[in-house]
Amino acid sequence: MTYHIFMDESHITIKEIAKEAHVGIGTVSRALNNSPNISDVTKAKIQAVIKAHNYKPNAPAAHLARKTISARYVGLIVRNFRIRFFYEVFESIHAALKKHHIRLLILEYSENAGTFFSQIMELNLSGLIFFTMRPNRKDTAAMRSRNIPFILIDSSLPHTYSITNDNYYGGKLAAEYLLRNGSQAPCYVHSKKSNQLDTLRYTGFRDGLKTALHTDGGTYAAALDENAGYKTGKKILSDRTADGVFCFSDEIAIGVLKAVRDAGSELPVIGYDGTRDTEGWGLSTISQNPYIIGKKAAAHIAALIAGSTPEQTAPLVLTPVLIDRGS
Amino acid sequence: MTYHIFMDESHITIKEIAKEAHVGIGTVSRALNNSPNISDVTKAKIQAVIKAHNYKPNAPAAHLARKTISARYVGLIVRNFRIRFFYEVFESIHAALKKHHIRLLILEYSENAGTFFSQIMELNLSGLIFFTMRPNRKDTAAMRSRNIPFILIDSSLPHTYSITNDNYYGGKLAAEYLLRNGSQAPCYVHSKKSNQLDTLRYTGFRDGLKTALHTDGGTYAAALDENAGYKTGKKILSDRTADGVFCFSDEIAIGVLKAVRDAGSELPVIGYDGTRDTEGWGLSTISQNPYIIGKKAAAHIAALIAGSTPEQTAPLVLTPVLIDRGS
DNA sequence: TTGAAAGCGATACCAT
DNA sequence: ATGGTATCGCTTTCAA
Repeated sequence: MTYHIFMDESHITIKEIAKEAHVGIGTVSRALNNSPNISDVTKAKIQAVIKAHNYKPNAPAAHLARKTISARYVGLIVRNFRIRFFYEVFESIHAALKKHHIRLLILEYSENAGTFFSQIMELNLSGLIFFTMRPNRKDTAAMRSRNIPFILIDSSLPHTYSITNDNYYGGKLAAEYLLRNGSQAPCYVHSKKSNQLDTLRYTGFRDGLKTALHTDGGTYAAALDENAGYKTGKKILSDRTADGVFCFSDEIAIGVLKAVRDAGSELPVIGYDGTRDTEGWGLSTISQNPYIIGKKAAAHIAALIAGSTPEQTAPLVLTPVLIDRGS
Repeated sequence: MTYHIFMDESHITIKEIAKEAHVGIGTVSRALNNSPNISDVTKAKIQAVIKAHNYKPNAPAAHLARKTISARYVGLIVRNFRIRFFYEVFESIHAALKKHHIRLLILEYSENAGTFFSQIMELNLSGLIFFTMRPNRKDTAAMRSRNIPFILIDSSLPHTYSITNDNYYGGKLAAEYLLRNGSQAPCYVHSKKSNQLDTLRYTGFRDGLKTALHTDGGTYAAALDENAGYKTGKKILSDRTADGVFCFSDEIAIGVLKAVRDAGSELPVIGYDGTRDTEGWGLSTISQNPYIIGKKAAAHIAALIAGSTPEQTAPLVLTPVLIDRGS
């Protein structure tokens, strides 16, 4: 379902305004742009007509005529705004892009309304960064054919620069952490929507346990928020089969930890991402470094926009680290 | 310092591409848009030329010719991305605007490079929401003359709809909280950059203390982040003049609380905003409701964009509430 | 399948 | 200070 808004629905142009105000179109343009070369009375007259018709100038037409742009924009695309780590990466990319005089804006990806790309084309972006997701075939084709550069964070696609972290290794770190804390049968809480990251983390986790594992703590699945984590935590506690919990994300882990503490339990819990608020909760986590991600992403997209070939074109894989807070 | 990028620097158009590829401009357009009415060979030929010249189609020109837009965008503007509460309001507005089929994007305000508005005009936004700041005179004039609606959150301007919370009352609540917890000489930590919100909170705080206050706990000032809060907390502890702390924001308060806990002190601390991560820290705070803010902001801007007159045009003042976590 | 020509709605220049 | 005109770069229609 696309919401195409046709311009001709009550579509007034500068011409109509000029006629109605009994002036030339050049004069209307001057009123629009607060030009000094216009008398206050004519300006007021024109503005009245503008208000009356709720006229809005057509920005694309203005830009075409102006032939100069005053800023470059890169869009950072995410599928779900509730992922906290996203904001930390966002801040980091934003700061790094600033040095290149490129501005960043964030957008949510939505496939339902036609192609995403056709929607954002209107924004006239110079480049795109996809976070934790990849564009579909159509959007990829559209970007390629229009020569709009894009890169990926935490996902991958052939012939596309990407920055990921070693999720398999991160899963292993989590396993080691729980084992060190005495778990004999740790469980894993999947992301409800399965994805490649989740699979890798889980595989690493399983492999990390393999040598030492006695019993299977099982798996659960939760949506990517605290409430879902809390409910899952309650379930884990009542099931009594697991003696340690590794969660796909910090949001889930915080929810689980809350449930654990509410029950007065000491069940070890560890999350993934290393968002800021894990500190307050005293939650151990497998941490990614948003600063490095942002720096690398900014440098790469800036190079692509400039038309130069970046030195490194192979995907970049960063190594996550354990933050042990004793949770 | 404006970074005007003139289009004519290595400015290739569809015409050049057409000539070089020995085809008509219509055919190039078909290649750009993945049209079915083009043979694979000519498409490939054209794409080669496009790659060779790093040609990028001019989006404004395309839109002008297309005469149809597929999505409306509203920009949410903030001066400083490090304010955590901003993200919660953002999520809330985003969700509410979705119902109106309006998409939200976030942007940082920067006055340094000419007028902000001239920069974002290229994005062709249907409306703007300013968070915790107000546009300057020039930008205001530009938006008004181009008939682009805008509203404010947590600031105010004549003839402009705004949503604020009762900062004076919030300050009073904080005073009462500290007094209830035995403070006799509480201090206030200002925002380093003074602003209207800060003044109101402080005034309410002072008035709340007035009847009961014995000694003046003094005031401090900190930048809007945890580190600054931490340093300020250390200073408060070493000064030993205050026996309770009210902070302008949760970020500062979290920093202060960390310092207090690191020192093994029991000094009462309270923040402002009610960001999610205050829960993890067990920090008491004066809480605003991002859900309500988002709902109201979305409804109002949507009405303005639609050209209808919203029912309520007077500024909306919400009442903050105390969240007591015993900090 | 392809080429040529007619707009799209502003801006800016040149007269007046 | 104001009006008219050429023009911006693309999409789209109409012929071929």
